[in-house]
Amino acid sequence: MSCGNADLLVRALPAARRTRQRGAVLHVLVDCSDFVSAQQLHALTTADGIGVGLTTVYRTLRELEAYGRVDVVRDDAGERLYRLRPFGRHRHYLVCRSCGRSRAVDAEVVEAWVDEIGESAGFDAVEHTVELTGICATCRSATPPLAGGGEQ
Amino acid sequence: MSCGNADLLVRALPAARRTRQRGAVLHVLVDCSDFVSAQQLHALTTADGIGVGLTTVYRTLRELEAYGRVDVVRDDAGERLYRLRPFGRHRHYLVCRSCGRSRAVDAEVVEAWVDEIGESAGFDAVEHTVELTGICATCRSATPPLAGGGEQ
DNA sequence: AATAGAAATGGTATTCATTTTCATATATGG
DNA sequence: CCATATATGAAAATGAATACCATTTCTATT
Ligand SMILES: [Mn+2]
Ligand SMILES: [Mn+2]
Ligand SMILES: [Zn+2]
Ligand SMILES: [Zn+2]
Repeated sequence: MSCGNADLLVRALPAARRTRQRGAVLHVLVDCSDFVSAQQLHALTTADGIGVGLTTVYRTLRELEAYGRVDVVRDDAGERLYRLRPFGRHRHYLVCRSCGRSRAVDAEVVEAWVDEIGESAGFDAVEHTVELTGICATCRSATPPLAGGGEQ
Repeated sequence: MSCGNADLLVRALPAARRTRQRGAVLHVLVDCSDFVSAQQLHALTTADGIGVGLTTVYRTLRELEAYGRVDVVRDDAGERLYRLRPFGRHRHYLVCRSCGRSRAVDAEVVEAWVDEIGESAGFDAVEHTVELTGICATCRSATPPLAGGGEQ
């Protein structure tokens, strides 16, 4: 799906060169509607026949992150998951802990709150992480309730 | 500082037994005004002469987390940092990326936002992570500006 | 097209937080 | 004191992320 899309992204990176590998990572990333890990991307490019070294996958992701082209979250195990950032501005997501599907949420309220907090505390260069997880309606109706719990 | 405080916490945990080790971890934790890692806690108990196994440190922290007695953030490297939760209800923090000092911030706005998002999306058991980092006033005036950047 | 130099690649080794295992120690109720 | 469920911790395993560095590949220039 969408070949020109990945090309645009390659161009958006500061890297001096357009390589087959970087293109492959971006191409796979464009096709992923949800968050994926570096390891998954590595496996996906391999499955596509376009082998890309794990090192390069990490490098490309780090670069994408540094230039604000992806949103990043961490799963329960702490693994980083990446997703292309739709329109320049970053987004926040509500992710289902059961099936992994995510949806972007409107976080204007939070963005404003962050600005105000930073300002009133006299902090510079304030960055923020906001992650929401839950159980989506589909998964709830498909899964028997489990005991325990603890989060307040 | 404050001996009874740690005792109270030991009692608050569901564990069946009060052990020297768990007490030691809690005791050190009470003395930490800022976020600390499991590794640091391990080193601190060792320095205190009360050697506690790394495994036990991790176990105790996991338990504290499960029962909502600590707030958890991740540093840039992804390492988990723990801090005792002041009054039952969890808090969010603004952490200085330079000196590590943190201050709790008022996040009622965000809590309300989270509830609303979860509800309107039809998600159950919504959990959230909100982390703010920046450069505090003290560090700013003490540090020469660095080039680059990227976060938008 | 050939060339040179800079940048990118990727296999391998390494790091390091966290988890698992399991044999041993200990807390606690009776 | 005893029995035993529970807790401990040394050692090994795990696994994501990074460092190293010899080799390959762009790309501007001649
Ligand atoms: Mn935001
Ligand atoms: Mn909150
Ligand atoms: Zn789901
Ligand atoms: Zn500071």
